[in-house]
Amino acid sequence: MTPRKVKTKKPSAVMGRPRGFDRDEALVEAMRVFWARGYEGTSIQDLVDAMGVNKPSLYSIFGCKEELFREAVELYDRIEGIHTTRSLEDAPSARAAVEEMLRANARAYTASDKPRGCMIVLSSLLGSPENERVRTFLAENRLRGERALKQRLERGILDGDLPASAEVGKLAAFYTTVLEGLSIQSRDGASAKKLAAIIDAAMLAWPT
Amino acid sequence: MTPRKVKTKKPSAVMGRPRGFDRDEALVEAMRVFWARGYEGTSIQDLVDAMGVNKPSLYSIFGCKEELFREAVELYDRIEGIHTTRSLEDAPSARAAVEEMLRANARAYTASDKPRGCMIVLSSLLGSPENERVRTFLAENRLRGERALKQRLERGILDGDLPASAEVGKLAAFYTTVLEGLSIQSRDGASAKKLAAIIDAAMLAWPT
DNA sequence: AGACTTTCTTAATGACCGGTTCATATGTCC
DNA sequence: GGACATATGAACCGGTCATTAAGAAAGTCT
Repeated sequence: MTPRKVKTKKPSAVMGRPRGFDRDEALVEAMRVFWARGYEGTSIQDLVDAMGVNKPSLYSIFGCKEELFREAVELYDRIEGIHTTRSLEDAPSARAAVEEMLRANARAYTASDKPRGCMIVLSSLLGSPENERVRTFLAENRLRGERALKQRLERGILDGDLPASAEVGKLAAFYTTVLEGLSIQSRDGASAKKLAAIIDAAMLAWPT
Repeated sequence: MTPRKVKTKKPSAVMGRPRGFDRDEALVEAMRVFWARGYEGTSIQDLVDAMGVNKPSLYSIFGCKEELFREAVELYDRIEGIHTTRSLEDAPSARAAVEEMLRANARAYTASDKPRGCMIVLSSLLGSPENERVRTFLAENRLRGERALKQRLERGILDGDLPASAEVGKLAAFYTTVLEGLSIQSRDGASAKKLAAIIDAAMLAWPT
């Protein structure tokens, strides 16, 4: 019963026909398409064209459309989310953290070489019921961002640069709302200058 | 050549088989479906099911999908936009106008008998290139809202309840951004209480 | 060289897309 | 009772959707 030699099916990266594309580069292109057109607005054919990957390879390597999208969102988090992460971590005070987070994102939202606005905010807000899971996936991501912001504010209280009476949950919700609104303003053609003015106004709400 | 009697083709509303539905009621249902699922997320079949109208009638009466959507948006403007319009018109000061506009919309966004958030903000932000016109149609609507808000602020200066030094364009952009962000917060499950807290914070940015 | 492994091309799947055709049903007018 | 006008139901149009099956191509292994 036990065969003499069992071929362990460990997939070899060196044998077989070499693939004609780089996985990481292809994923970057997928991210950009999803970012520009949204989840439901992007067809597999759009992805095939942009990624330079044929359809069967796309499916064998990335699974289905939804899995590819989730990977694209994770990549987006790593590449673009760094602005937020670094601002929150590096700033010397809670106030500076929030302001720099907003300004760094506003700069990214209006960069000329990228789709406008935030992929996580824009790429699937409404849609058909069969894609509900994708929307909740993104919503959870947004809520995580709001929690991270709240935690940074709590640190501000501990550090003594934010009054202990400050309502951190309220503040986190407000600045998250502003950040999300900035994505829509970006989509509507707002200039970097206009976004900066909006942030100016938003910072006036900081507790004294 | 000239016939004795030329039948003038004025379509009669009384002759022929009477339609089995009310046009206005059907349009309300179409609005709700587009509001809940967005433009691209709504199929003609979804509309047929919700409106109680068969497909040929839908096309003969409302044109194509895009025309129906535009009519649905106009209806939304009349039904739901009234909150904004009335707040801006009736409030005794610019500040009260902005605050009441935000609070009225926040109430509407979290009403249990309606889809959450604003149809004009949410129903088509990203999508395939062929529906670009729909997105610009909505973007123009949003920009009109921001202009209307700016005009109300200018009136506040004339009325003397807003300092002449106030930057009305900046303020209008800021409060529009907050309003748009509230739609996303609503979609993410924010309670009426949470939206109210966000508005509390936003009003702290009012110029003194 | 030939066995083996992986990716490639090609084409197909069944379901659904927005939109239309056409015969039939249901009403008013003369 | 027709003739006429409008609405309805069902079936259909070409096209696209996401996904996959089958076999040819292009490498490394022994």
